[in-house]
Amino acid sequence: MNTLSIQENIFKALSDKSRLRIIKMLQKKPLCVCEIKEILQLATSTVSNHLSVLCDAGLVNSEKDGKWMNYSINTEPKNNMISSALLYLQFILEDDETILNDRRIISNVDRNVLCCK
Amino acid sequence: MNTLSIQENIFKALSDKSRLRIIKMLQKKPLCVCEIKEILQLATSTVSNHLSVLCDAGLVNSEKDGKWMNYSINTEPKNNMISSALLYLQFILEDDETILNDRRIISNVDRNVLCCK
DNA sequence: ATTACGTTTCGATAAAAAACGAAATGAACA
DNA sequence: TGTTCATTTCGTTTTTTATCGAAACGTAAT
Repeated sequence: MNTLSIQENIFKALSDKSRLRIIKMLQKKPLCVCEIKEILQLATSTVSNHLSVLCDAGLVNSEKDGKWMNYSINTEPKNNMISSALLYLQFILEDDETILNDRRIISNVDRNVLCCK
Repeated sequence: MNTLSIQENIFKALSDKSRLRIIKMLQKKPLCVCEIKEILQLATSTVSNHLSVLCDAGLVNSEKDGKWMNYSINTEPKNNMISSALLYLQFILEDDETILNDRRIISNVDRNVLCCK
């Protein structure tokens, strides 16, 4: 795996609207699959796949939390390409309407209410 | 066209190995289709398509030059997302072996020799 | 004018990615 | 121990993307 492939992988992970929205949400707080599913309005399995793409690229981490799985921005990137991508991602799309709206929702929502059904 | 779509488009343009190589070559000097074709070892039409993806994303410009078309890094980006992406691209992959090799070849090659056949 | 040649467009094919529902997994809890 | 429930995996379908060769285009040179 050369650096070109790693970098390609990072950009591939970021080349999807849903995954960009996920990243920008995770910058605010860790989230579980069902919270993200509610906001993106996608099937659970689709969200799970998006998250595994982001994890594979090294941008996101997962951690068990009770019956949930918490996904969060990777705070200990394995290499420089990932850290600089994550830094870059902090500055983009901060004023985007979709991103602002997603963040508005996640800050006003309780996991226990949103997920159980 | 909202900012999220524009940003998605930029990342999509960068999510392909060949297009990353093209960008990193153009950072050294403007190139025509047939020069790039020789280095990437792809069909002319494929290279032309890659270049139009990069142009559509606003990362690259084209300009007629005699019988050739010169492609170059866009020096007057329409918006902030494009400029910051281009700035970011200046710092990544500088030590990648493939990129270094591509650049070695393009600096030692004459268009008139390479393209005519 | 006619030819030559770099580039683009078109049509087709193959490969990759996104999406879904259903089934499997696995940990928490009753 | 058995049930619940969030998540993952699997199989399938649809959409998108990468690739090519051939044909069309347009400009330079002959």
